[in-house]
Amino acid sequence: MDNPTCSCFLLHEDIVEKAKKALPDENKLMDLADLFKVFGDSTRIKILYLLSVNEMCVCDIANLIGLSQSAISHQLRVLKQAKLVKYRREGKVVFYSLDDDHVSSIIKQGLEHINE
Amino acid sequence: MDNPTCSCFLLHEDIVEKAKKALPDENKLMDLADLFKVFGDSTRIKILYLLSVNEMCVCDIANLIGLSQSAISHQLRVLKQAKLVKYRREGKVVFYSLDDDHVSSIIKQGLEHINE
DNA sequence: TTATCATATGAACAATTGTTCATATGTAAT
DNA sequence: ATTACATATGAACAATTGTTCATATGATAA
Repeated sequence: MDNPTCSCFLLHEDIVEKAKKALPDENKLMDLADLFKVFGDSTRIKILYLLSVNEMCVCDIANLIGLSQSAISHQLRVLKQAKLVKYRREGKVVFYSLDDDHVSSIIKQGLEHINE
Repeated sequence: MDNPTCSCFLLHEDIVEKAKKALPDENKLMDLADLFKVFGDSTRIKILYLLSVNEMCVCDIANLIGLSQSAISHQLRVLKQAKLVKYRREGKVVFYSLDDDHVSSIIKQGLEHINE
């Protein structure tokens, strides 16, 4: 009840205590938000969706999505850092694919929400 | 193979065709990205997590998270627009709660990815 | 009515982000 | 070696976003 950070006062201490205990620690919540941030861009969602169909090279992805090779490469970097995609090199061509089974199921859950 | 949008050429037409057919239309992908964008902020994730434990008033949320009432109110607006939370009024106090079963499962999937 | 409390909203500002452009790196073929 | 092609990277810029501050709205009690 002391030091309310907002202009109002703590009203329901029991509920607040219970919720405070259930809340994961700051770092984990940050990581979680960062993960969803990666899904929260239409270019990256498109890339992930495409890769859920087939592994694919940078060039094909760029042509399918209609953005520059550079833009796609930058985004693949983000996806790689989030451990959502992996890649393999074959000569000059680099093939990307999903690195994780969760990717598809997260997208699927999201679509279910969209479709009411 | 015509009109490559990037500097390189379409290499794998069969795969590209297959993926193009599987890809949902532009608007749906936009909505999907917008949905995840809402999850992609630590303040909003915290709010959603708290509400998965209990319905809660704006004031309690603000105090638990340690941000101003205004900041929380702005974010609740975003969550409301995304149909992720609903509210009920009781006198001067407004209680928010999750509007959708998917919210918890999306968060759960995300956490599973985080935990490797 | 007036005062008070909980919440909502608008403007403003700093910080973050996604793209393009130019260029670098890496690989293979000539 | 040199050329060509696929991909990666850095700088720059416009656009978006999250917070604060100030203020408005809505509800209850005095």
